[in-house]
Amino acid sequence: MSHFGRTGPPDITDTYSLLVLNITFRTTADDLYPLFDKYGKVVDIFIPRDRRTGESRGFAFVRYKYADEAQKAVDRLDGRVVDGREMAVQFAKYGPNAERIQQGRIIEKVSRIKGSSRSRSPCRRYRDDHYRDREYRSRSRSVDRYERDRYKRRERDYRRRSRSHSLSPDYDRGRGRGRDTKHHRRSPFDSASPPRRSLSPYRKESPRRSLSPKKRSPEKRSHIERSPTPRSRSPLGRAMDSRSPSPHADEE
DNA sequence: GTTGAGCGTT
Repeated sequence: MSHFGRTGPPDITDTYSLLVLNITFRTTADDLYPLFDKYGKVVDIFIPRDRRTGESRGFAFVRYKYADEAQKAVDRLDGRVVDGREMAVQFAKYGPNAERIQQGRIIEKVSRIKGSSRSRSPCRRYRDDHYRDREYRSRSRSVDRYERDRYKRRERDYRRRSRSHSLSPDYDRGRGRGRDTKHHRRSPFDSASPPRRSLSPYRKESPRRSLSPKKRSPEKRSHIERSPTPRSRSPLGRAMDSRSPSPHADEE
């Protein structure tokens, strides 16, 4: 996605990946490109996003073609304030497939040997949450907070997704926004250029019209609500629809 | 609209 219009990793054979942390959730590859490109040949910029919500996770990967340029970028851009936050630039420790890399360069190809790719926990980000209760209970406080925070985020995402059956409206909306980058691109990385800041009046309005429920004055509303049907106030009282469980509510 | 430790995609 965050490539030159292509999908998937382009060529990580002789590239040096930098891990950019502490960037804002609105920062895109287009924002980072001009900064990193000044210090060397940037091959690719990838910002991991949430698969459910599509939002940025707050960090990015910048691939350089040469190590010296990557090192220079780390030295110059580490601590640089972008969008109000200090981003931390450092060499990546792991590759796309959890391979061990040195100075951003992959020195160990993904070995299919079982036991070899032990490294960190497998799929710890996608593990289910049913068995985590007893797990995090035995954790220390610091870790507990750490785990809880992570779960809080995931819970939020999962909850929104669990509401829908198959097609979530928000998911469709997120994708629709990303596909809007067909008019023009300002950088080789046309990844996701959402008009976050320069929001022109061309913004699409939501299906829900600006219908304020409190638009009507209390008097009018009372009047309308009181006589939706002329026969509602029949002297018998029983003639009313069975929607009024409490007859005294009419007196108010 | 929010959040803030961390290591990545067709």
